[in-house]
Amino acid sequence: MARRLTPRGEQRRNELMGFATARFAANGYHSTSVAELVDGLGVGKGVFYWYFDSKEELFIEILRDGERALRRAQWEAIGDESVPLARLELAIRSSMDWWSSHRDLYVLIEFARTEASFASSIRKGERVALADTQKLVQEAIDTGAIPDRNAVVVAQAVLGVSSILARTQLLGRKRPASDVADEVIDFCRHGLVGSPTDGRAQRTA
Amino acid sequence: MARRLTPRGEQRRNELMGFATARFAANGYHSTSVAELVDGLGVGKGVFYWYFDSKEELFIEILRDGERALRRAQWEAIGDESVPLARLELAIRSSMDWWSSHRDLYVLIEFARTEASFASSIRKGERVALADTQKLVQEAIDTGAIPDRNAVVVAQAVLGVSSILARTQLLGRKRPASDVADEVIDFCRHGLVGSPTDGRAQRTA
Amino acid sequence: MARRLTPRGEQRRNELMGFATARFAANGYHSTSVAELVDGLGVGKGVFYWYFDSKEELFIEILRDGERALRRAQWEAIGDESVPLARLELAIRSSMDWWSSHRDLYVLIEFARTEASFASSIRKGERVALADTQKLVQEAIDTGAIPDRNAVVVAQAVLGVSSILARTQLLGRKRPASDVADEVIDFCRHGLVGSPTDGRAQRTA
Amino acid sequence: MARRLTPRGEQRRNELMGFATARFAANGYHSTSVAELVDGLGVGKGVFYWYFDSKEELFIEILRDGERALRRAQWEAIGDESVPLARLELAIRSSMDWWSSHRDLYVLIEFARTEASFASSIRKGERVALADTQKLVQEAIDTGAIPDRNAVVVAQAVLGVSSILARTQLLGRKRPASDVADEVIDFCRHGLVGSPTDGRAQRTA
DNA sequence: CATGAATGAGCGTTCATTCAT
DNA sequence: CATGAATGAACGCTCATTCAT
Repeated sequence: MARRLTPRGEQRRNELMGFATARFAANGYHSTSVAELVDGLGVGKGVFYWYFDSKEELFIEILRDGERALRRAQWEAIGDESVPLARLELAIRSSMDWWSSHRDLYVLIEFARTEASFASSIRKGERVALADTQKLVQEAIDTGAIPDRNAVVVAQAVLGVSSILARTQLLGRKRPASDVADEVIDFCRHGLVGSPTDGRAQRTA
Repeated sequence: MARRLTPRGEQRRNELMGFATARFAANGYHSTSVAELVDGLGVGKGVFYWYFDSKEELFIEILRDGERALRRAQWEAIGDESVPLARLELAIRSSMDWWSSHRDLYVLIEFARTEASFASSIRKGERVALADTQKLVQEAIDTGAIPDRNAVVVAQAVLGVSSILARTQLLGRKRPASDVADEVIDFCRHGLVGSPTDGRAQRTA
Repeated sequence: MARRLTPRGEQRRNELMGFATARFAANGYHSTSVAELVDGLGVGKGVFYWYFDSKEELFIEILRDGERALRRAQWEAIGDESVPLARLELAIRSSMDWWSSHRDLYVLIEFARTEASFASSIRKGERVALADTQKLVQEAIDTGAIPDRNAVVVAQAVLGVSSILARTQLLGRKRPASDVADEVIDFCRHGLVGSPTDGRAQRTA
Repeated sequence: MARRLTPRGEQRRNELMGFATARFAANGYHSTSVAELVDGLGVGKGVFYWYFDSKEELFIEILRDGERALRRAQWEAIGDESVPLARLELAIRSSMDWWSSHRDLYVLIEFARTEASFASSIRKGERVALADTQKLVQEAIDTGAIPDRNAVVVAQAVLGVSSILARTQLLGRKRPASDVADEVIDFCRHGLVGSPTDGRAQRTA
């Protein structure tokens, strides 16, 4: 699309994206019709197609916006921290924070992964997230903070733990982001058999 | 439904479920029409509605069958092994094996989780899987094999690592199930900072 | 589409084509909605798409059926007549007869020529008609019945005269096919300045 | 509409008509949206509706302008030639010239004839063209240059030959207007069996 | 004069489900 | 048991036209 928009147009577009995000997350992408979106905002159908080429394009835009925002949040959280493991930890904490205030996006991404039309969009985002995590892991390996491993696989494992605890504990049980982050970090650090000496106190080490 | 079926009917039903599993996994549930299913098998539409009340019911049956089969495979794999950590490891290995030969099911479950109509079906299966894993973890805690933790959270973390490496390494990269299982177990045992002494050789310890 | 149809299905399909031909001719292709067609026959919308892939496909089928039928009528009319000019004349007469009882088709073909989506369908029919006519002209040239000319151009001119008089006299003024055929043949034989000798061709003078 | 326009307004209107003519001819009237027209000229929608009441009105204006221009070209070509048959020939030649440099209009007129909303506009133009041709034919009959015939029918036949050769040879094969005009005139003079005496008319033999 | 956001009726098409045969 | 024709609500989308700015 890439239409040049007036400020008012920009606002309308954001309104549409926000409302759609909520409806898609609550009702599902397929079960949410364009009619439902425009009716919900009290505008005509044409409005939708003035701002988006299709329902699919809207969804992809939502995804892209979300992925960008999460990544930005992570970079800002890491800031100028220089200790590799601490950087990884900050990244994990910031994503938990971000997901806890963007629950809808989590749902949408999970869905998008199951739909061929969104696969390419999703794969791209996943590659970026993996590359970011892998880099943090590799730094830790290079400085000897963690034993030498396959950084890709380890990065994926970290993302897996984050992802499932975000889903079950954060979104499902609505527990505080920082508590869940503690658990993710604890498990990622020591696994099952490792012996955390004092758990929490160690967490920013 | 729960219709009493002749042996031939039973076979027809299985044919339908098998074909549907493949089509749903390849094309998506929504994009696969009932017409496509019956045409693909060269039968009339009536056949479908003789064996299933609806497309939705068919999908739920597929899910239930799959979950049952996976669970059975795990119990058989654990057998009469009595060391808690070894039991957990056998469970992980057997699920990797199972997913590697039931890739379609993995795809279907990921999708089902995103669809309100299948949520209850999925939640039930997940609760069972979690309870099973949690029990294995708790046994390990009770025998002192692993430090005392929140067994639920830890069990979820284990499932998360399994799940994501199954998706990326097993389904995505089509690597051997046993290699991926090694990686899952390694990460789950020691996390990032733990020091595996020789990895592979340890794996049945 | 090419669905295998039961006799009843065949009948339905014909009903749809017949009704659509009439509506398209009367109201225009674009102004006639699929809804209008199925409502007019008192059936559900699905019926239409059971028999045709799209509105466009239906139209193309109508065209093809018509072209085939006209061509068959011409071949039957020519029969075993062996004098070249007489063969050409029989072809002209039979097309006039055919158009006079298939006025709708004439309208549809004129429209189809103006629409990119039907162009290929139409061009094919026109090539066939031109080739047929050209062959008849060439035979007449070969036997010396008419002077040597560019058979293609002459064939096109004959078709042009036929076409315009069919449109204006036959369809517009609803004059008898045989009268219009006389005029076409008269003009094609002698042009403007030639002096028709036989009574038949002169009768509208 | 009939708005009084400033010179700049007049230019804008012509720009719109010219662009629309090209787009309609290339893409079809129905497939060319008002949005496409104004976007193509880089102006807003308001501009369009300032100069034209509707898309339909624009099209009718294009038609009328074209018909007027063709007629003017013919009258100028005939000039003060006094021999009836020569006048007819000049008219034919000039229309071929005109169509060869206004191919878009030809396409538009063919389309307009198939659309009820433009029928009246087209019929009027055709009546004028027929009347003009008929008058030329009648003059030739009156002076004995051609045998007595039904001038209307003969005029239509002449228009038919002109029309189809314009379409197939001029627009389709892009041959020179004068060559095609020769063929039209040749066929109209002598028909199929007549024997053309002069060299010019024979040149495509 | 000009912009471009907004309207909304209407379109072609899909598809889970039903049911006469 | 099985067929396949039929249903019809619902969908994504288009576009000529209007009008506040």
